[in-house]
Amino acid sequence: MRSPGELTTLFRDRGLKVTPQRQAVFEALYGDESHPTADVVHDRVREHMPTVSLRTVYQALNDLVELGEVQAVSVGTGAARFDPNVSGHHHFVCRDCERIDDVVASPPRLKGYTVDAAEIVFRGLCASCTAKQPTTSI
Amino acid sequence: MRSPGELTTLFRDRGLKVTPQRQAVFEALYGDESHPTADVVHDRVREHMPTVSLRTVYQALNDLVELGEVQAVSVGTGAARFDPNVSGHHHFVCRDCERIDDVVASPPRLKGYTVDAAEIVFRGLCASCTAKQPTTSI
DNA sequence: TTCTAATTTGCAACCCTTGTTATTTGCCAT
DNA sequence: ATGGCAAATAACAAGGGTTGCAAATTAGAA
Ligand SMILES: [Mn+2]
Ligand SMILES: [Mn+2]
Ligand SMILES: [Zn+2]
Ligand SMILES: [Zn+2]
Repeated sequence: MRSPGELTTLFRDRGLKVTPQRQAVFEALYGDESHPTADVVHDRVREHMPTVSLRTVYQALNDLVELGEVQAVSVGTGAARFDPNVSGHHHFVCRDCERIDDVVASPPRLKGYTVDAAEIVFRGLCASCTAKQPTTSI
Repeated sequence: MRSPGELTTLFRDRGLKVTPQRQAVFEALYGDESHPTADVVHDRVREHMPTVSLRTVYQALNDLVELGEVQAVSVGTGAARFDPNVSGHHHFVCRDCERIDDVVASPPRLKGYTVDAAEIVFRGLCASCTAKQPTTSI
């Protein structure tokens, strides 16, 4: 995710307005590595701006996801986690405290961790949806 | 997941009763590779047993998950998908129709598919939770 | 058969997220 | 600087998925 300053330009270029609420979400998420939920972002924003609604935080987060500046990480059944790091990396999900840590190395030993399982989730178009797609893929 | 017959024994051994409703869930899921939601299982069960409640289906599915006979696959934000295949395998999630296919080969080319991304999700205990665990892990 | 603990149902409640709409506001053009 | 308009906000309700609860039923051991 770009810096709050760069996001200001990006949003205006797309016809999106740069409100104080959105800027607060930018600040709350920029450089964050904790994969917070929308609710956590909301709490964080409200520390300096007590009247912001959770709905508005969701809106701002969804905008950032649509622009590709943030990724929504969905693991398990709880709330979605938001990640300003959109470069290719993986995640370790703690079954006890639900902490999510970034994992750069692809497969093996994670020092200090207890790894129960590693799931690889592929995303894209299945064979039948690929076949009926207008733009052809290999 | 074991056969419905074997599950009968397993359930009784654990002090769980084998009801017609549970047996219907066993039958509905046995050998299934479509990763159905609880709702889909419910519909399937009701074809032969119209009075079964969704609550009971959830109960049966949760029991099976707790016994390790079924895994709940959580990808994206929708409903959980249930998988009677608990051997180590991965999944392909279609971004269009949300179909989930099994993937046996770990990394590469999936013929006919359009692969946008491959996420590896590690699950277990993070470093701090591992450290405070009674039973030590490496 | 009898007894008891487990299960089923139907319902309400929960959590997370989005729809709706009246009001406010950013921001472009004047 | 001001006006006007499209976009955003806030508050609220509602939606989907899942679980909690309690009364009635039932499996299965004795
Ligand atoms: Mn991350
Ligand atoms: Mn599977
Ligand atoms: Zn942990
Ligand atoms: Zn598809």
